Amino acid sequence: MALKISPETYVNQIDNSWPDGVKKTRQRVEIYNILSTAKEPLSAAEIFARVLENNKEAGYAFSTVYRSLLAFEKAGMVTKSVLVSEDTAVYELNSGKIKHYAVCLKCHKKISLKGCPLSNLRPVLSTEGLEDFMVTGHQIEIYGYCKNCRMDMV
Amino acid sequence: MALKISPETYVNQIDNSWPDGVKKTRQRVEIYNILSTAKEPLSAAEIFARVLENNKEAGYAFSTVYRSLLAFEKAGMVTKSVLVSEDTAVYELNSGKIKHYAVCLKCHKKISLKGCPLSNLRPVLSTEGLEDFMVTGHQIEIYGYCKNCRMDMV
DNA sequence: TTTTTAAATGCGAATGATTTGCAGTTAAAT
DNA sequence: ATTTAACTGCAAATCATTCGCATTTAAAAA
Repeated sequence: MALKISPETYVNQIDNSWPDGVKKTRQRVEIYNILSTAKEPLSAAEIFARVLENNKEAGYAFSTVYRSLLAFEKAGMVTKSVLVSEDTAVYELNSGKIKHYAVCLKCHKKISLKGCPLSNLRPVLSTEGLEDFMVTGHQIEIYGYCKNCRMDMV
Repeated sequence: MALKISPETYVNQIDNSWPDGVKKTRQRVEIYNILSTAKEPLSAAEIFARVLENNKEAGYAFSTVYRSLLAFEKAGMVTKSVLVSEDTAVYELNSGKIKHYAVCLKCHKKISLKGCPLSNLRPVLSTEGLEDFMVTGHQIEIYGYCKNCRMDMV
């Protein structure tokens, strides 16, 4: 059962990881909290849906979600990625850890891979033409069908 | 200097790799040829631009490019992928070989990786929760800045 | 070769995700 | 408390991609 935490408490909890230069607004704090409790990377639409649940009457703009995510991303607080098997971008808190997923093509469930199969990038980059390429990131995605969906397929 | 080859010759050249069940039209042959001479995977827009160069007056629909690519993809003739660093899908002939790229975030140049760093997928899939996951494919993308763009950055 | 027919095309309109312009708030610096 | 740059809501604009439908065409059948 989930604890009830006041907005003020939330704000305090995230004080440490909130980057300078990003204005801390009610909307952004809420988006941050949604991301921090998410078990999967979320799309802007999924985030907005959760926002609306908490703001049944208050006005709230979809564009604010996008703009906040962009601000978070620029500040290095959030990672955006586009999975092959989906047509929307997903966002997750940049924990510096998990980054890669196995994605079910049917139910779209995302299972995070423990660790990174490319942790030793050097050998990969020995490819000719890549000698002077400055690597800033990489993504690995494995797709197929999860246990449940395999069963559904009969 | 490029050789001049008649359309008829083109058609003959690709007779072997053209899959059954895919009607061979002037438009599709042209798209196929564009893909087969491309050095990078191309977006639908890039393909369409090249089509227009060859068809300065003849009518040609953007949607035909999409529909042809979809038909090719279904027939296993073409591979579609969405790169993290781009917002459009790119297509390439399914040679059964190269599939992974290093992408420059600035000029969008794509450098194909020789071989696949995940050729031994098994160890990766030992992740808990993935035991019963049926893998049908994967994608690896490395991004950063290519030699030229690094220089431009001063 | 002519006929037949399912599949492909052109065209424009529809969709869905994401972005943007602008006028009205608001966080946070003074 | 005042000021101001940054943020928000809202609606309209974009951009990639898909779809409906009437017309055309490749290729199967006669």
